[in-house]
Amino acid sequence: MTRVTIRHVAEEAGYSVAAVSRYLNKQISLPEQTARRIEEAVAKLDYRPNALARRLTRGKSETIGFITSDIAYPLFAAIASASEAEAAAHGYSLLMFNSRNLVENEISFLSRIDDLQVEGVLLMTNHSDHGPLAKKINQSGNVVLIDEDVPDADAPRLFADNVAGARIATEHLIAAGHRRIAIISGPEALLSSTERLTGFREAMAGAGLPVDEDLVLAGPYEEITGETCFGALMDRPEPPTAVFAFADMLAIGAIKMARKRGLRIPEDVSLISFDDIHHAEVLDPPLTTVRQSPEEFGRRGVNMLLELIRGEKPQQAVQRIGVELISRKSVCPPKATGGAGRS
Amino acid sequence: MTRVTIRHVAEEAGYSVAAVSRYLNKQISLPEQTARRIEEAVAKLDYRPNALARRLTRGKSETIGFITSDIAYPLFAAIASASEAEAAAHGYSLLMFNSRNLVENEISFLSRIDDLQVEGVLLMTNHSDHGPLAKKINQSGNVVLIDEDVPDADAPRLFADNVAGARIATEHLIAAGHRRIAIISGPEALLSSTERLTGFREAMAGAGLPVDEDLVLAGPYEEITGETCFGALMDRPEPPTAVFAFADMLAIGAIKMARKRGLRIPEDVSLISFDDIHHAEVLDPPLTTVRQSPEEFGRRGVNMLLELIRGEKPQQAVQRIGVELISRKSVCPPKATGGAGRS
DNA sequence: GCGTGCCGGTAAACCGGTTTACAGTGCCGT
DNA sequence: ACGGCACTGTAAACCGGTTTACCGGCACGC
Repeated sequence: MTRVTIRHVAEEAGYSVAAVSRYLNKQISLPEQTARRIEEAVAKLDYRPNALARRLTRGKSETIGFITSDIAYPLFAAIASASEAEAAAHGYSLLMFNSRNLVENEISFLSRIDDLQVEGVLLMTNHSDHGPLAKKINQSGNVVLIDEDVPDADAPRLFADNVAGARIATEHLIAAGHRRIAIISGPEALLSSTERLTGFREAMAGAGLPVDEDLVLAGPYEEITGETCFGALMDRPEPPTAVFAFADMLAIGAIKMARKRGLRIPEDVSLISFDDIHHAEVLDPPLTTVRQSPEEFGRRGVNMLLELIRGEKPQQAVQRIGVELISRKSVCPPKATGGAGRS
Repeated sequence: MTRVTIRHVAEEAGYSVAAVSRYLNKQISLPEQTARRIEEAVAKLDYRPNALARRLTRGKSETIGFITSDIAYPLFAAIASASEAEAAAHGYSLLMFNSRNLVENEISFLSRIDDLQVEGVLLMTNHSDHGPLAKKINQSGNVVLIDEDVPDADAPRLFADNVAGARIATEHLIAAGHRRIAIISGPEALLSSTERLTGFREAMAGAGLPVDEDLVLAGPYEEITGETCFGALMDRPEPPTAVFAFADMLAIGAIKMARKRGLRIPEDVSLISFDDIHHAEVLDPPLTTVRQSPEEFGRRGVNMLLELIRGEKPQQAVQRIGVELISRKSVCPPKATGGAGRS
């Protein structure tokens, strides 16, 4: 049983290949009888055009790529899901790729734009770049940067409103009465880290509060970073009364460490973070966190990419996604200690 | 700037297109000088073969499809991640698709096997089928069923060892002293549900315990099912002392409802479930659950599919993945109540 | 009666590779 | 000197579509 091609259909219907092709692609309208005979032939033979051949001639693959360090990471999985839905709505497929956070991998996947496997890619990198990635992006085109920046790349960007998010989180802590607030940040060179840090500093400055640089720690966006940093923070001679983790993943690490040490959250230390991954609500304690909508990331991201692919209006360089504080149970006023009375 | 094709390379090197193609594909060995000139031309022009064209002639897309109801679901995201890794190791890409648990969507995606977009697909359905899906699978070929069955489909299968898993979970509860054990199951027609139910019944029978049919509830694998079923269970005149949810997602729903009602887990009711999604450990309480390894699902699943694609040895019809009880904090002995003393 | 334009349809080139069939050259043995 | 073979290499068909250029015929306007 061999594949049925458009030539079989043409023969069956008694018309030329070109007629069938053009009719099927609605590039021409034919008299009723002709149309019917073609339709019948298609139905009879169960003809299904070969997508590969069509793409070759059209030069389009109707597929977009999606790069994350690991799609199993909840926030990324959620964005992937939303992206797939939006892409499908536009007739596009999503080709997914885990970079394991390695530039080489990201670069090699980007080459699939060159050889037409994908028409463009949604790139969520998670490390800093010193040139090669930006260079690759610039020569390949059709990339939109999501969630995290790669400097010098000439591409539209879609980021969360990190500074506003960090500001409201910090203000929330301050309103609860905290003065010694610690930070567990992601990698220092990352946009999310630096922006959230400035949001934090702005809020602190706005309240006339000093920031103790000893209390701002950083590391990769992994659970283990949360664990070790939280441990280190609590070992300080004068530990913080609240910690602001820059990702739920980090907060989860912190929770684990708190548990190991018998520290209660929020009674002993308050904890707030960023992302609002799906299960933040059922953690112990339910996490107070800044939500950045994965649905919006996916939806707007693929639309930006599709516009870029179609060569439409030059994209606004960077777009922002709104953030929202989700207040749950991991923050409460600090315990009254020696330092609490100071005005 | 137009694409550089193999003809440009041939011209630049001063050889024919065929020579270049065959050399590049290692189908022929050429004298050193010729080889070098071809290499140089490739390098100079930065030639990159058009994947679409290659696939068209070869009839292979080096891509496999991955269907789940929603990739944002933690277990599925983990399996997707593992599958992508294994596929990439074999030079394959992963095309992902969310079916939103609709047969029509699954069927339409399976058509991509027919038109050569993908060489095969990993299918994780999550509903029962009454024929059409099985029919489509049979006519398309190259499908492997993962995690959940579709009856009458002629395809290799990879499932967790559901009955063993349910048995050890139940035995764990029994060992802790529980006699009234409730079930929150997935959809009744699903393999995972029926198999886990028989594992449960086996364990109960083995311990000489009766099962109260009033205590076995079922619904879709969604949080809300966990919530409502847990609520209903607790409204029984004689509520269970432990509940066994057939998925972590269901357990999470149960936890939410318990919280709403001021019920403590495990002090008031013990809870055990199935999956061991990534954050089961940091839930409140840390969930005791039966682990089915997503890595193994992904790894073995794509290998089975690849063998099927290559037409290798007829696959063993169904393979099983080992399960393991992960004991955490959601199970403890039942409170001493009126019923507790009965032998 | 003749040019014009539209309608219905076709032949053939094309997309960018792979592969088959074959051709020229040089070296070998005899 | 000649047949045969191995070695390099090429022309052309092919994969399965899309698209361009064009053609015959008929209706229409004048």
